Amino acid sequence: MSLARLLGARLPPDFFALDVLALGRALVGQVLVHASAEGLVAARIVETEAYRGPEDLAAHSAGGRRTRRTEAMFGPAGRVYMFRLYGTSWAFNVVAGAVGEPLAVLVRAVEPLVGLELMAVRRRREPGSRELTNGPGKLTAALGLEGRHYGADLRSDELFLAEGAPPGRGRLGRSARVNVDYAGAWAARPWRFFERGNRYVSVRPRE
DNA sequence: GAATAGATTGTCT
DNA sequence: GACAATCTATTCT
Repeated sequence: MSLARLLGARLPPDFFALDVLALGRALVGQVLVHASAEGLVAARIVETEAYRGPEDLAAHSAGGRRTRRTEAMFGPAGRVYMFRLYGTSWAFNVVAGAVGEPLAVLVRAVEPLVGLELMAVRRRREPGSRELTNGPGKLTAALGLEGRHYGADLRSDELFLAEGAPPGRGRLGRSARVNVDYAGAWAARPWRFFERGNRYVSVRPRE
């Protein structure tokens, strides 16, 4: 079976021209593909969070904060925003909105599809373990995503999104975002999207 | 499965 | 110098 057949068609550029909340929802079920020198890996997105600066106080771009770190959030939709978490992990985000709007969708969990052995080596876990990709820092390690992907175009041959299978009827869940308590009332907004019942979803959601 | 403590480093104030 | 959109191991139920 060809790779294209296995993964589905590549998502078209206009897929990213959605409001950041709609994009957060639409990304659940899509497939992220990374072809690196180490090998090819692909995984289905099962959990996301939308961040909507400048008004969203949970976003790094809150208040329009534009620094070396947040610059990619202000770029065109369909680019990558990478940032470092607590020193040791990377987080992967899909930029949304028009140039100048600091919007992004954080990918919090994925379900491994291709390259389980490589992911297992990178994560030092068993190939069948949910620990492979059930968190934002874990999935970037498993997929080989790092700082060098900052600002990357998601239509490249190395890193792109392919059409996957959306959650079945009634299986798309929403909840508050994780670990953004510092954001006051914004922390309570149901801007986290996930596939109900999927074992790779990270922190157990409270719907 | 759930709760907890400790690790760890680039970025910004 | 403080903080952070977390991870890991450990210690319970």
